[in-house]
Amino acid sequence: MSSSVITRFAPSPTGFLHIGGGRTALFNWAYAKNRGGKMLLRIEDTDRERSTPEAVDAILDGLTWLGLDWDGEAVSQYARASRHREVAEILLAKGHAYRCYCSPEELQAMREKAEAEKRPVRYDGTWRDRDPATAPAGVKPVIRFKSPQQGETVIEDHAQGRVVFQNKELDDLIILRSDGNPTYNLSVVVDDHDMGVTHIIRGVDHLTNAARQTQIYKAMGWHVPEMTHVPLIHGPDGAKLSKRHGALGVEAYRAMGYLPAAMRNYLARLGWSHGDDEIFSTEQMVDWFGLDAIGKSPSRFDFVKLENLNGHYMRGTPDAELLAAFITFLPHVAGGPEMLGRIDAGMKAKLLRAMPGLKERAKTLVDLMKSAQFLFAERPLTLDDKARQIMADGGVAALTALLPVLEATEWNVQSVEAAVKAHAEATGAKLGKLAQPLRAALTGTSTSPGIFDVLDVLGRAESLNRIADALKSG
RNA sequence: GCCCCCUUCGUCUAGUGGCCCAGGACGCGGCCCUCUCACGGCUGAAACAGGGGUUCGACUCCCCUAGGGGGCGCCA
Repeated sequence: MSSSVITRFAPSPTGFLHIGGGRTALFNWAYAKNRGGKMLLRIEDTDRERSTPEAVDAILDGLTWLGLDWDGEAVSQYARASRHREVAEILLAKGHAYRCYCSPEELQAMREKAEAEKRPVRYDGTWRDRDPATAPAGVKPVIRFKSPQQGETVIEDHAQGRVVFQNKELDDLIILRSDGNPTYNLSVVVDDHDMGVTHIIRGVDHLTNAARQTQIYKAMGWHVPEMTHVPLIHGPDGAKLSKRHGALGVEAYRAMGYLPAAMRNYLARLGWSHGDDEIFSTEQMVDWFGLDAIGKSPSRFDFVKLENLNGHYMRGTPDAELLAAFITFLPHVAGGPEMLGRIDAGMKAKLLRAMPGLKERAKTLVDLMKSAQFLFAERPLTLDDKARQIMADGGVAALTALLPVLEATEWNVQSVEAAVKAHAEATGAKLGKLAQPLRAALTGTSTSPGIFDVLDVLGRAESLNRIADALKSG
């Protein structure tokens, strides 16, 4: 079992789970499942200033909504700080690290000077070889990693291929802050090692870190995990996704009415592919998923395609299941709680009955909410502009003639349909001349599921009354 | 500025030297179905960033240019 795969998703709790993070989690999850391994969850909360418990909750909630689970408890990186310090001390003892007494101001000046002189911005190694005895009094030092100055560090990356960094390009990074707290690159290495992580899958923005981390692994004599750096997801316009530009938390996608299964399918196709397959179940994804089919170029997020995919999933979801999803969705959308409050057993039955016609026309749960509106409407209905136009353009006359026919008809889909069609034939009118006015009167709009289904779901009394209402006000 | 990476239809992508005058999907146009809107079916337009090589033969390999992205914190 020691050879089994262990991946991890390691978000920092400084905000919601954004779409790129969601995909990274999905890839880690899918790979672990594919290999019969485990996916661990580690919260990278060593930045005490910016980490919040609310963000941790939001991330967990986002993952759960996406349908991604993890093995064991979520690990707090901050809780492991003493172990990180211990490793920093070991590195120090082994001569792979040293104390640096430069102040933040000096470092800032160093950076600015380098920038002004158009030189690479790096730590100059001032304290690398200086005698600690010359240390200024009263200054709390940081510990820096003594990075190799010659040779190269190679990453054999499953997505990026072989990436070579010249060691001279990598400066001596701080691994322990002057307040004794570890920094990211140290913590990650220690945790991934201690947690037995075999495969690291994360965004390419970590590629340079991968080189630095590799050096730390080697200095400790530890085995370096397999690496996969996934290209980033950009906004629809190709610009980088950022908090003020299009980056949404996964809960925003929930509020937009997307189904988790559709989300997973869509995200899987961003940067990963399996031949020409576009629509596949999560089981198939797990079955097919592999690191070497991950591409190298960034992709754009395309809402139109997501919407189309979501429509597929909506139509493919059994009515009762979709109704359940709809009900759990309502609390998350504007106007949803109000609608939810009006869903009793009777309304549930109506929704279920109307679902085949409703879901056929909806791309999102928000669409479903809108198109189901007519079931909730109370008499007398307010007609929208198009509906009113239909009534004005002969609708009133058509319904006036049709009403007695309906009143005399047995109420079920078949007989109502037969009656309306017979009436159309008898009067020489096209079915549309009757269906549209009916739709206007019954739903207050010009679009809806098949009109005979509407008649059926609404029931005889309600249907007849709505028609009478429309005739009165028309 | 320095380092690393990327570049196939508008978008997501297939393609690993000949199967490709480049395939699929979304979107877009047309037609059909039709009580509206959708769905569905058929059909059409639409791409190998540019330039050099290598090779009998390049979307596929190499180099250069251009464009794009990522990184360069006592953030993660």
